[in-house]
Amino acid sequence: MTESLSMSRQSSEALLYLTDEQLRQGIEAMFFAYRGFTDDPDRILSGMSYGRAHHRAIHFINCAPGTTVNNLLSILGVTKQSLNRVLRTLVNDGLVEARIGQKDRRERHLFLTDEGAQLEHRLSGAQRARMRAAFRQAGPEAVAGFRTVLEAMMDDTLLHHYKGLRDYPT
Amino acid sequence: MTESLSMSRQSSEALLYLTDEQLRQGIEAMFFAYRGFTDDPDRILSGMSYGRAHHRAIHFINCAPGTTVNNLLSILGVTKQSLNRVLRTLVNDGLVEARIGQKDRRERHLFLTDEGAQLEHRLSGAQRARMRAAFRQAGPEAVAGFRTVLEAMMDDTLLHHYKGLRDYPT
DNA sequence: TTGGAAAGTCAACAAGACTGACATAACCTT
DNA sequence: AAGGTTATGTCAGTCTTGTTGACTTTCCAA
Repeated sequence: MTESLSMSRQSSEALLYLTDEQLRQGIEAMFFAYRGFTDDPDRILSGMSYGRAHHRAIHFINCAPGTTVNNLLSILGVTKQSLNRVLRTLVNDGLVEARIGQKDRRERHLFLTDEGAQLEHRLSGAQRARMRAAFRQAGPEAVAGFRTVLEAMMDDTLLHHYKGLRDYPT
Repeated sequence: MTESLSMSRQSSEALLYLTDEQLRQGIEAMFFAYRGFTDDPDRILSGMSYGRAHHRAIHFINCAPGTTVNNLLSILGVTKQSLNRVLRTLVNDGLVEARIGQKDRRERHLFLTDEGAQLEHRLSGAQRARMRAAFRQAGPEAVAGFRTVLEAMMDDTLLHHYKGLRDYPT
């Protein structure tokens, strides 16, 4: 009964999933899921004198060790003043090391110290645990769809950063 | 060296999509996609004296007209003082109407004015356009997977809000 | 009827984004 | 060698949006 009904709806409407109501649900799913996504690291960081900005910096330095300040800037999409405030505290606290470039001595190449790597691991561990649970619960096909939609939602610039961080099998 | 190491890890794990690398990509996909997701409304709002917080309030008042401040509070997950600042400007500017409750005179029931509904439409129009393009590009199966994963990523509390806003066919 | 709980408001503060101006050092082209 | 550009760092000030604390009004139950 319900099956035939949903069948007829699907066949009568070519693109059922593109109604405004479906789109609204997609929008709200993004809103709520992003909250869940950032919750765990935020909770860990709230104890220390760090915030989400520090987490982001640590995450991408970990992904791309030796990256320059400028590169990090374009990935994070913030101003250098904003990033610098964060980076300064991380360097002062001994979580990040900024080495002067060999080839171009104007550049600073960023690395996590052991202590920085430890914090990164705690933060991403919490986030990965949630992601892993969600992926496991949803199944491989859903995960593939999840990534396809998310990539389609990015700007080309963002997509470029996303794909550029590592080689990424399409 | 590193290659053979990662290969051995891949072959030893039955669930390929749950490797740390796959999870990391999921995390970054969320980060970049959320940026794309909020970009358009942010750009529209940056001209006015409003921000993302106003957008969120307007969105959920539109979804659930007559909602109380308290209810909105628990949906948005901020303090009442924080929401109140936003709400005050919206009421003063004539975008939102706050009617004193008939039954309980402590409560304020929130509605969009015509002008508020107009702004809501501009904002959600931009967001829906991007979502629609992404959905269309990704295809129906991917969209289903996208939503499945996002729902699995929410806290139960958030999921409750998400599902509670309207009846939502599982 | 009185005291506690709940809804909402006002004030002050902090994090983290922004702009603008400026400094320094290193690179690069002429 | 000189001058312009690039990469980075810094100071000052503003804006949005989150926080806590203190307060009023209203409701409800002992």
